[in-house]
Amino acid sequence: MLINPSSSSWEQGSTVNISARSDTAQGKRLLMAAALKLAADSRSVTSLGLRELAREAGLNPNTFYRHFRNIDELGLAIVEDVAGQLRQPLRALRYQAAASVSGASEVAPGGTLHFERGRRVNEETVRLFFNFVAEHPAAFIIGVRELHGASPALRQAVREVMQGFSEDMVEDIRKLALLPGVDDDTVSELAAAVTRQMFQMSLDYIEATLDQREMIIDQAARQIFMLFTGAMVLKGLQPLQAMTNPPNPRKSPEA
Amino acid sequence: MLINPSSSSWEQGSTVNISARSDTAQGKRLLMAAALKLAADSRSVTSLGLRELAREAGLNPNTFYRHFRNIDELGLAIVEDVAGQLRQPLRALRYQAAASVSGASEVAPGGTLHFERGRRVNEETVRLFFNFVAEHPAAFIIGVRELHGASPALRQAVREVMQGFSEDMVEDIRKLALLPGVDDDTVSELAAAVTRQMFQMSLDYIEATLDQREMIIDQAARQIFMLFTGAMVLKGLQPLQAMTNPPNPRKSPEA
DNA sequence: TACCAATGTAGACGGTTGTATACTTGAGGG
DNA sequence: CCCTCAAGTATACAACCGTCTACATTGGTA
Repeated sequence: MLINPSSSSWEQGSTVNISARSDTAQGKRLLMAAALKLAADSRSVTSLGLRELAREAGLNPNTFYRHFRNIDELGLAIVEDVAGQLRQPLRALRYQAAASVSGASEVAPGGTLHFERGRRVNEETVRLFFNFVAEHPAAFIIGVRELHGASPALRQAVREVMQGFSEDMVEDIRKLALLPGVDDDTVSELAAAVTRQMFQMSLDYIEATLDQREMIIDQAARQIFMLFTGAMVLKGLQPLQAMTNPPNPRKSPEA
Repeated sequence: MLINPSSSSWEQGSTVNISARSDTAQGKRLLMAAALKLAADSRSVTSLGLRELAREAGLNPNTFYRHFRNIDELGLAIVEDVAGQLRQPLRALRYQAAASVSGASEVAPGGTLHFERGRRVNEETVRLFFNFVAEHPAAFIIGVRELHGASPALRQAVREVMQGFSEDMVEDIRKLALLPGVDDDTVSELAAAVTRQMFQMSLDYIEATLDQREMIIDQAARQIFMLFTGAMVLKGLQPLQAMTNPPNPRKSPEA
């Protein structure tokens, strides 16, 4: 009904459309696309009206029943469809980041190579991720929204999708050797936490202005890097005794 | 309408009621309580029907207009009220945790005192926090839900509340010396991240079974501790060179 | 005592919703 | 060629919704 004041720019541009596979009836696709649009910039999927959907899709209200039983079923179809479209591109981001960094890291072949490489791969991945978010706002908006939404079925579905993303991340972290010496369980735990955090921050990113966005990228990269650093430190316990006495008069060689 | 399979135990027990302040009209309180109940175990606040609210509260539908203009206004009142009830108890948790740990830490006055104390304060705080969550499920359910919900006004309100909690946390971290040597900006950033993460996990905790809950506590405490450890390590840069060459043949004195 | 503002109730309105039943269309296969 | 089935349409109905206007009850207060 009324236009809210925060309608800066992101509400119109839903670049993610429903997959135009030829074996899916067009009415079904139209309804899913309508739901994606309405849910992204107004309410939650569960609260969408059946007739409202049909109106937006330009169809007769009863056409809905030809393809779905509930609105939940519509929501599940959307989540499944969108997740299928996002999964591989999200993996590709990490390899792209790793490639771009390892290409540039030849300038510093010193002792702190692994450390600095990890930091830069991390930051570049975060930057690419948020770029990706900005190109597919609707997908992330409804994903995060339904993750905590009212429908248990949708919650579960989104949770499973995010777990899939997290497992991809675990595999990539191992293949790219971003967390050397950290056991698999801990890596899984970290990936799940990072996935959650990134999805949550993606909403902030979408709503943010251009300069705020740069801050969000920095902040996210820093947090993830702190988390990874902590994990590595707590595995190899060497530096422990160096940090347990913080007011240490003997300064490190940096000073 | 239909009972979802995940209706294990949490849906009935909304221990958080609306503050029974004598200067608030009872109709207003009844409506807020009804909204809290309905929103916690079925839909989002924004999608609540005006008549539905009145029915649940046992009032005439028009009574709503005596106290609120929109449903959003109702939601804002609830968020404000609940936040006011939670703020001080949440702070008290940390001091309670610190007291219980420092009382027990006299047995180990060795060199790794700060480190171990921080770990135990952290874990105890997390445990008390989740206990608190389990006692006030409705508050956290609607908090997290509306944080990503469809209403911009409610999103903003919840965001501000969480920022308040985060600022409390910063102050307590400083007073309890849980992150020695870390600058204020970084502490703020960490507190915001931890607050987000804890709120998000609170929903998992509420829905979890008893043994799953223990796992969630461990996991949350571990993640926060990794984050804090990483922050401290990246400040005092001493242990850096010890971890940048992970496949180091020269073992540290622990082996 | 008379007024007044706050609170709650009663009834009615036009519009929207979900859903059931019945009809039309078009493409494919025997 | 006809039969069938999937996809989409038309109409209708009962229930519910938000909101308007008008009225009743209270407690304080001038």
